[in-house]
Amino acid sequence: MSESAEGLPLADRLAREIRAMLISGELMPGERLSEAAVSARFAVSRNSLREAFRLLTKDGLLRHEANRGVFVAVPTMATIIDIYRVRRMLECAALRQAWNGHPAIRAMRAAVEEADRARRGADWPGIGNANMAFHAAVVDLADSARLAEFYTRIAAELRLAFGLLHDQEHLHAPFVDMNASILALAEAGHFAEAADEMSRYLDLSERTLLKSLEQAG
Amino acid sequence: MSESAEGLPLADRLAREIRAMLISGELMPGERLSEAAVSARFAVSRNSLREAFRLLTKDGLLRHEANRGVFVAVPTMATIIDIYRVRRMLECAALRQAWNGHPAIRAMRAAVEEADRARRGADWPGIGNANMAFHAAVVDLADSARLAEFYTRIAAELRLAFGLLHDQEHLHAPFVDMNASILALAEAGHFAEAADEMSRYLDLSERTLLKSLEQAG
DNA sequence: AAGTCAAGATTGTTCAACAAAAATATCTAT
DNA sequence: ATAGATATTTTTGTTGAACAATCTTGACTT
Repeated sequence: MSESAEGLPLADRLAREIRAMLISGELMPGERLSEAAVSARFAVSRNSLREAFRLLTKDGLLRHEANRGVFVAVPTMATIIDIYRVRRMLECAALRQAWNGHPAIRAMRAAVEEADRARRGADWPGIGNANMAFHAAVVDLADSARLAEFYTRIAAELRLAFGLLHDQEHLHAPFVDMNASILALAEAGHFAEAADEMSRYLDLSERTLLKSLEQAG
Repeated sequence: MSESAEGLPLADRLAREIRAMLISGELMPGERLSEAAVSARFAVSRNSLREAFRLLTKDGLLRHEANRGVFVAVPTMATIIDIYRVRRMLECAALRQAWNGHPAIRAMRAAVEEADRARRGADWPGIGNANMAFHAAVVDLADSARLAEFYTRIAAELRLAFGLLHDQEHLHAPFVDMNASILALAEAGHFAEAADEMSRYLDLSERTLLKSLEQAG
């Protein structure tokens, strides 16, 4: 399904693979990525790898220290707070100016159903993915390619923060129902109320995450 | 004043220089950037230049075609519309949730005064710069590093679009007064009204730009 | 004028090299 | 033994050259 990597420049493919490893927790925050080691791991040249590193650094997923190398970024409380500030602005505004029958609403519904399925199957990563898909779909309501791309960058950074947590299993599950209620409001055309509900969702989610992070830190 | 380029990686410095050339119109939309020519021009290796190209491509300022090279991005009507959609969301929301005495308001005032000075001196590029500074300051009201960085990327893309225009001299001048009135409302603590005024500003600015682009196209 | 095919030029990627900086190990002197 | 100074090793930063793959150009044919 995700064989869409052919023809792209090597640096892009590399960045994609490393990004997946960062999001999945295979690479831990703070970890150092040696050019020699990683380029050997992927069987590519150091030069190509450096191009990929630049991309990921620009995404905020890696951190570049001069003459010392690149490290997996370490999200802090400030990071989380900033990300949620962005989410509040983007997601609430997107909902508030949405219109009836927008294609993104179908995507929202699909994500909610997928999350429900995953929850019934106790598939925690599946819930996380579906949750992310739901909120990306919300941003798509704004009909802006640049906004959507920006949001995926932010979402990746957020998922990196999840890597800091010990048991993130039950972190998404309680929110499936809130997503469903946001969806219901949107489908009924009550976009202002949907935005308000989203605001509550984000407050709650942020607080939960910050608390988990504090305990894990 | 802008000697802040020491110590940074070469690719970053290169990207910054090329970005400046793109914004200043020294490089025109559609133009092809040959790796050999540009790397010779800056006296750097092709490898380093390619890193810089990747950065700028990610910023939307360059366009990468496989096996064909990189070109200066060509903004279209769709680009403008998307950028203004982003601006409306960011700038209006930032104003609406601003608070009295926010440091960014001082920056807004400084930009307005600078624009006024530039207009009196018939310094058109100066007006453009001050105008950009004003709107960046508005976004700073949101207190989000990620949002601010995103906005500078969008602003750079917008300035690239100005490059398509023949006489952009009088494009910013009429808006100096609107900025001043937005500032006045913000300083008086009337943030909702300021946001509404900003919305009108953006509508007008977008329409003006689209029309100019149509005539120049 | 349209199509074919052989140069010619450009990108994509790798490798090897070396200077500069940082990390690590070694050696004092107290 | 410990703190500090020095030498050694490892890494990053950057370059130049090389070569395959691909695109462009231009000559040649029909």
